[in-house]
Amino acid sequence: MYSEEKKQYFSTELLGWYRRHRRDLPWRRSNNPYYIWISEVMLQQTRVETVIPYFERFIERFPTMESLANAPEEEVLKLWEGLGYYSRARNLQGAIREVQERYGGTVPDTKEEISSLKGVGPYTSGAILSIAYNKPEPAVDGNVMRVLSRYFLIEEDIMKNSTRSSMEKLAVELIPEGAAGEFNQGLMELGAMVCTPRAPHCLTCPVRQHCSAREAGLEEALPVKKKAKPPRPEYRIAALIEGSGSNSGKILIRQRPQEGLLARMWELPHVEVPYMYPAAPSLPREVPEGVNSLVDALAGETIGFSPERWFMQAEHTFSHIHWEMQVVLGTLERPVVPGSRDAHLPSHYRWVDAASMAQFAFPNVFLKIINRYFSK
DNA sequence: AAAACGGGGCG
DNA sequence: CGCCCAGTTTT
Repeated sequence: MYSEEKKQYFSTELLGWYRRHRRDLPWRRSNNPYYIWISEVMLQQTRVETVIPYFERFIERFPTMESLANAPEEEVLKLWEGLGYYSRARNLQGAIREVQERYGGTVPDTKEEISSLKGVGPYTSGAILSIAYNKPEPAVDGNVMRVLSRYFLIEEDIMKNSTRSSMEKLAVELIPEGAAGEFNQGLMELGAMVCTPRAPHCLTCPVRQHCSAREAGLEEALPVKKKAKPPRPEYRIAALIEGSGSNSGKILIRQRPQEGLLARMWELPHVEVPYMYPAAPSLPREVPEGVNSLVDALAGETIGFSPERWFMQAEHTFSHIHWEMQVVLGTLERPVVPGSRDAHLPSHYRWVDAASMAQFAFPNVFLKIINRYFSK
């Protein structure tokens, strides 16, 4: 397919460049498969700079696979709070538990075994095998596909599985003897630092002399990637319910369902509405029209919500959904009498203050709202 | 093959 | 504000 000379040049130059320019990252200080694994999962769809503090906190709290396996899931989620894609955290812990039980506490070193673990796909398995065990397996992520598509002028849509598959085949052929881990990291490092999505730094690129996209002036046009569909809008109204009596200074939160979006995380009680009600910018702030559906929904959970005033508007974009949310401040209709506290509260509800928030993992959108409330 | 699944940084 | 990111699982 491609000439041996073109491939040989690429491998040699890239490996040399990586050895000179590699960043000193926390997970590059050992080849501990467990640490490599954590870093690779955190790095899925997430930038290095974002991951660093999370990684440090995570291995400090869970230095061994045993410590992670034995931890309560809520604590793992709390340490993951803000990183997103929370199924990564749940899958990681589940997979570590399986390693404890099925593999005697040793991360397996074969493609088949490691790929069978939850949350470990083609990229992560290759990354762990090459970086931790120096096995000549491909680790093809977005960076690698960008680099290869440019250097070899590959114009296939990188969103297609067939494209990733053919790039894995190519990537294996490029791995220098005995240097799989360094080479794969070098490939990703080049994509992150030099062969960037926009305005690539071709002048400092170690392989620019034989880069086909550069020769053709197509480096900015590659890789070819089909556009994703825009996120669909969703409109929601949330309740910021202030406690009274023994719950004075606290607000009411609830846990999300076991499955689906943001599974088992905590949130403000809220409801989806068919369209966005006006924020009522007049003074004083009026309660958004249609807040009745929120009151009705909460009544269905035995929560008597008495709305008082508009609090704020919040927006949040997921990869596939755009939330527009109005937050309404209010109280419980029937103040809870001391002694029978929480008697009518469903089990997935809790009263929290600023301090006890730390025990619950929230998606960022709710964290922002609640933090603003408590800092007022 | 397409959709679900978070969040942040950058030009 | 659009684009992109060290992807995997489910449908």
